[in-house]
Amino acid sequence: MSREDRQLIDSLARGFAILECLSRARRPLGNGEIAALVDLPPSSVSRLTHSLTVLGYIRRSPSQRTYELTPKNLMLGYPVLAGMSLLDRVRPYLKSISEQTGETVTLAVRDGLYSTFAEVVQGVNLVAVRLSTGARLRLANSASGIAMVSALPEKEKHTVTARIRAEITRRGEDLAVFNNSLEECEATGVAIVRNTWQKGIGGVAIAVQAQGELGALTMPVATGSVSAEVMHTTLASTLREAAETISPGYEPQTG
Amino acid sequence: MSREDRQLIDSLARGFAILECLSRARRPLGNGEIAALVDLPPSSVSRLTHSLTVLGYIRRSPSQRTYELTPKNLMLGYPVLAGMSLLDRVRPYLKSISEQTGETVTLAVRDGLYSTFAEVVQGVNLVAVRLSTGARLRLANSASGIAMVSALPEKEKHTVTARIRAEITRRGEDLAVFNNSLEECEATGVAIVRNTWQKGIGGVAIAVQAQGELGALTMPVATGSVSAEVMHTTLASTLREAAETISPGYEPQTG
DNA sequence: AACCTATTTCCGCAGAGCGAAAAAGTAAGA
DNA sequence: TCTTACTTTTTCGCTCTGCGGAAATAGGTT
Repeated sequence: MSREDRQLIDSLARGFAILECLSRARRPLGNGEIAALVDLPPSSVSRLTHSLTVLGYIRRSPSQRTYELTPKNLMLGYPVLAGMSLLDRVRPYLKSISEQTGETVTLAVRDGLYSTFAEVVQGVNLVAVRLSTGARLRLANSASGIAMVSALPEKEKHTVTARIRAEITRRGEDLAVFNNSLEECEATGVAIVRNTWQKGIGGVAIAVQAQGELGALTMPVATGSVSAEVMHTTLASTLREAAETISPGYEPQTG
Repeated sequence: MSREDRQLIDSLARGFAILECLSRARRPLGNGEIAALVDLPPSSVSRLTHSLTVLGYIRRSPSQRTYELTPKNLMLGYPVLAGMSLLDRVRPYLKSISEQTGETVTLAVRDGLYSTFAEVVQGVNLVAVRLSTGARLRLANSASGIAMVSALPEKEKHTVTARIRAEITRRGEDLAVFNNSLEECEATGVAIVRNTWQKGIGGVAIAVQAQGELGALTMPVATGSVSAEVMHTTLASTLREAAETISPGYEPQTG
């Protein structure tokens, strides 16, 4: 966080740094671990975790002396979900596609340079990807991200792709992956990535829009059992059909 | 918030007061509205909303000069949902009960003196209650709350009911409603309330447990079209059957 | 252009929050 | 049981962060 912004309240940022640290962790964390991960002194972390506990956003297991997020955190997401008309429109399709394919099917929405999953219908296939509402990926390397970027109005697309490319460059990653995926999506209407954000996982996604809201109908798949060919053919077709009904007249092919 | 706690970081609490204010609002709010609702000076609110915007948790519509929560808020709920074994176990039942009844079916979990909805399968009935993940009700007057309270271990139940009764008393509400509902739930295993937290809405709920996690399988219903008798008979039976499978050998009747 | 309202920025100031150090808590090993 | 090592919490001196009133700016209406 930049110290140039005199109006940014530092202690608020610190509190959120801790919440975000816990949201990325695979298990509850102790104060010392949090302190190391967010690079703050242990006494400061102790006070911050105490405050977050009093406020109800984290709870502590006294026996383990570790902290984890509470269900209260779901509360802040409620109005986001409740107010999302697109979600109501897309929900039946999430269900039917998942039943038809056995795969996990999701609606993702854009959130700055991230793609956040708003609703997830868990697939019943043995190797269907396990995912939950609130999971978040970078636009840069996720199928949902690329699908949404390709569907932005030209002006905004230009701005957003520039920011994405700057981020990729800053991280020392390969620009060609993003560029190729975006190009292919613009040609076919469907974004497909494999093993970009996690080994063994890929995604097929198509942009959908309703009432001014843009999202991506997405199927995350296990690349070990779902071939690139199936992604490009069967799954892509399934998504195209659904998108055609969800956003009639909306032409996702802008390439 | 109590000023006796010297270790509570005030500006953190202020930030969350604003987020919670926005989570309760039915529409985006301007700075002045927020300032009035959280009882802070407008200049303080301006700086807080600016900070929350930079951190990504709210966004501003420049034309309306109003703020609303972003999808990033879903991120903090992700590990709560992803780590919930009970949810995986209950999910198929949410689906099948909703298909069978046409009603909205949910899994609620306890969160202090609140019941928070972790997953919601939206019903297709014309008057099925609309609800989303993250919705939150008081234990005191919700079916899910009462079901969970009745299933707590004796010692904890005693503590929690005392806190609930103190809250009810402090708010000047009628203790008899809570007492009667809890008593009935302990006798029948199913908690039923009508029009307690919102006119026109009621709930039927039963406690479920798996791997040490306690929750409530819940059906919120429109009281204008679903009679008390149907709640007590058909819906209650449906929930009992499901609970018997979800938590085999777990005896919710402790009365 | 004038007026009104809402919001943001500025800035003096004091106390809120910082972090190092001390104190307390906890677990493991002898 | 005692000792040691490690983790966490609390204390407290200090400074600079965040506060809020006032001034400036922004935006809409007449």
